[in-house]
Amino acid sequence: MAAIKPSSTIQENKQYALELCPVTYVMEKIGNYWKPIILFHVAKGPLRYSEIKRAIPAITEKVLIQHLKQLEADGLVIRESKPVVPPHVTYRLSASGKGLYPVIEAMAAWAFEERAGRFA
Amino acid sequence: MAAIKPSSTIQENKQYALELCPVTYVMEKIGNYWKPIILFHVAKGPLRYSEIKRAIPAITEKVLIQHLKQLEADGLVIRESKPVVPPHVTYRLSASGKGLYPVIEAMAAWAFEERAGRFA
DNA sequence: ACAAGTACTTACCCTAAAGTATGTATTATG
DNA sequence: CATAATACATACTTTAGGGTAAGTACTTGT
Repeated sequence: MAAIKPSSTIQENKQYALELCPVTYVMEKIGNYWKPIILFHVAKGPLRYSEIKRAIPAITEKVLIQHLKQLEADGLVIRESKPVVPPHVTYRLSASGKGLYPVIEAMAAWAFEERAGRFA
Repeated sequence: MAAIKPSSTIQENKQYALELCPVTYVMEKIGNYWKPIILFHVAKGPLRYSEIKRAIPAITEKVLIQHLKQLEADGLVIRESKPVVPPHVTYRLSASGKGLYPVIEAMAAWAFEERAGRFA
């Protein structure tokens, strides 16, 4: 665990925002390049770790597992493992994570509109 | 402009994702801690630079202007300046930026639900 | 004459996040 | 006995983004 530098303005923002700005609250949990992408795929149903990896070829295993752990810690995804060999682990959205459906869907919808040049 | 390191997997992802994953497409444009926060405020109507700054006390001026320029370059916000002294510059959402309303609103909605413990 | 206000710019430093590479446990299978 | 498969872990390096501090131009107010 890296020590937190208290003078960082992004740290200040955490305090401010949790009170006043709803979007900042969200960014604290999924304000990262990979997290929404991961959530988008995990939303498709319980997926095994390896399936998620295959769905996002460009992500490295370190970064993937790191974010999965974080998302789990933040209560957005649920990890389930069967005690078999080779290991069998699945990830799915929690109730809270499912609450992000509208966000993810709105993103996907915007991407299609944008690519179709419908805003131009 | 910093040179791009082509071996970065996040760079690879840009190619892959623009074709296949709509969420990645979105992350290319607003996949950053501050951008959605800025958009959330700019959505409230044409705002002066200083008003945006005041709305997000924790952000530094460098980072704010940097992202505003980027958002403008990506066609999400529109900058308008009146040639007066002191300068008068306003920022507002473009059609494309307004297309992100649902995303921003869904985020805000989720934040309230989450804080209210409605997913717990 | 000096500070204040606006919307920036620029140079430099630092850190958090990402990337690279390799290793681990367990069992089945050839 | 070595290899494959799964789901990670860990040490180390690199980079992009963020933070700090100072400066610019032009005018109004004191």
